[in-house]
Amino acid sequence: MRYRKIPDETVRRLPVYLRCLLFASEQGQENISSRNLAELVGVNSWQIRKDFSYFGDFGTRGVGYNVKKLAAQIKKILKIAVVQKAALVGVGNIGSALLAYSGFGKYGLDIAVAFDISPKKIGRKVEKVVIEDVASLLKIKKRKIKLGIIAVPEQAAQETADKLVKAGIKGILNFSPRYIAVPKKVKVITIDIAMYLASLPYYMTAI
Amino acid sequence: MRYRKIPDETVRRLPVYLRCLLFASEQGQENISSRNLAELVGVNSWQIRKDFSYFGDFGTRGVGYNVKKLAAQIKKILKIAVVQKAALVGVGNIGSALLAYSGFGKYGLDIAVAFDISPKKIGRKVEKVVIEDVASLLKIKKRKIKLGIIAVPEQAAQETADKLVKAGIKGILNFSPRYIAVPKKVKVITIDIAMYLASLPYYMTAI
DNA sequence: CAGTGTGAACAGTTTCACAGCA
DNA sequence: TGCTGTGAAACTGTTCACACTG
Repeated sequence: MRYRKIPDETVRRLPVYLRCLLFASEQGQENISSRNLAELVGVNSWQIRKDFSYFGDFGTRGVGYNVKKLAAQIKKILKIAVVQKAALVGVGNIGSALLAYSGFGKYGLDIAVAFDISPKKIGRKVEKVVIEDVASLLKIKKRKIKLGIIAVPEQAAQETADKLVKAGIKGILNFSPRYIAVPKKVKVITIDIAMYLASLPYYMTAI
Repeated sequence: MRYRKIPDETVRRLPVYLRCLLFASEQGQENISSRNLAELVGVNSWQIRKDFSYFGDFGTRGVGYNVKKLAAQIKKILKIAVVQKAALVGVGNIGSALLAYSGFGKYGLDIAVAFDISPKKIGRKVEKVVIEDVASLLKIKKRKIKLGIIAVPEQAAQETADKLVKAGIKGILNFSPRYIAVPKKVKVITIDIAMYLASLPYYMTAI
């Protein structure tokens, strides 16, 4: 197949594969078959082989995939082989939880700066990061930070997005329950937590 | 078209539509056109008309949709017209943030009970909910709670899922970065926060 | 011979264009 | 005239079966 456009769905699954590969690696596994990985991930083995086929020949027939090589390859594709720094805006409940969350490291992600508007919070240290005044957000331009996380109240979401774009951010993870408009070259992923919970009842069997 | 199977993607979008309709309603809007709603949501107008067409005739040609009626209809379809109670397991950083999060109410969702394993936390009151011992999880069966939220460390995720299933839960929102295996009749949605952030760099333009 | 890589068939989703109704 | 509702076309993603290889 070698070199077609990579489906979005495949890209979405790559971090999941990566997570499971790192897990397998921790367990001391050196090689892993598509079927083996499939169990860990919760998809079919052919889905996995198809997904990997978009990038070239990763595996060895009869053996499987080399866990470490594959993990490194996926990191490279996702552009997280070198640590990506992120700026957090809004250190409320969700923001604080994100700062305390230890799961970013293994994906090569690091929340390097945090901003808030409340004078009460500015200057405080939360998990190795000192909260700064949101008025000084533009300084991230100098630090070449390309990832932004929005965890402010929804009324302030669009305004915060505008500021982040002005500061040179290229990707935004939005935790506010609002659609935010940005220039085409900026990628936004919105996680509306309540929304996910809201779609569950539909799928729940009656009995 | 009237009565085919509703696409999963449409179901996924319904809570987003609902959110925007409630917003429009707050603003005092009585009717809304598909184009109008499309702007609020961030999709195309024909997508919206198509989605609604799966359920019957909601709109009035030349006028648009009645905001309140449509919102009520969507709630009914999603089975959140009557308040759905949820049980939270794990009151750490993420769990606490969820308890404090005010966004559930408008979707007819309510975190009615919370459990933790730490004796330090048991008995404490967080946002109107008293944290209970996870050993007594089974009591939710009597209270007919059908929704579970997993916010425990990943090593305990599967075990927690098993307990929730045993307690009669029908839908699980999983915040741990692990695939969890459950009987087919139970629906699981996994939100691995770091994962979403990890897929952003791939889409970020180089310049 | 176990396990990858992939064309082809299939399934699901989005886009389009326009008929039809208030 | 303005906006909905929808079949048909285009597109995207998944499943399958199997040729091929270490």
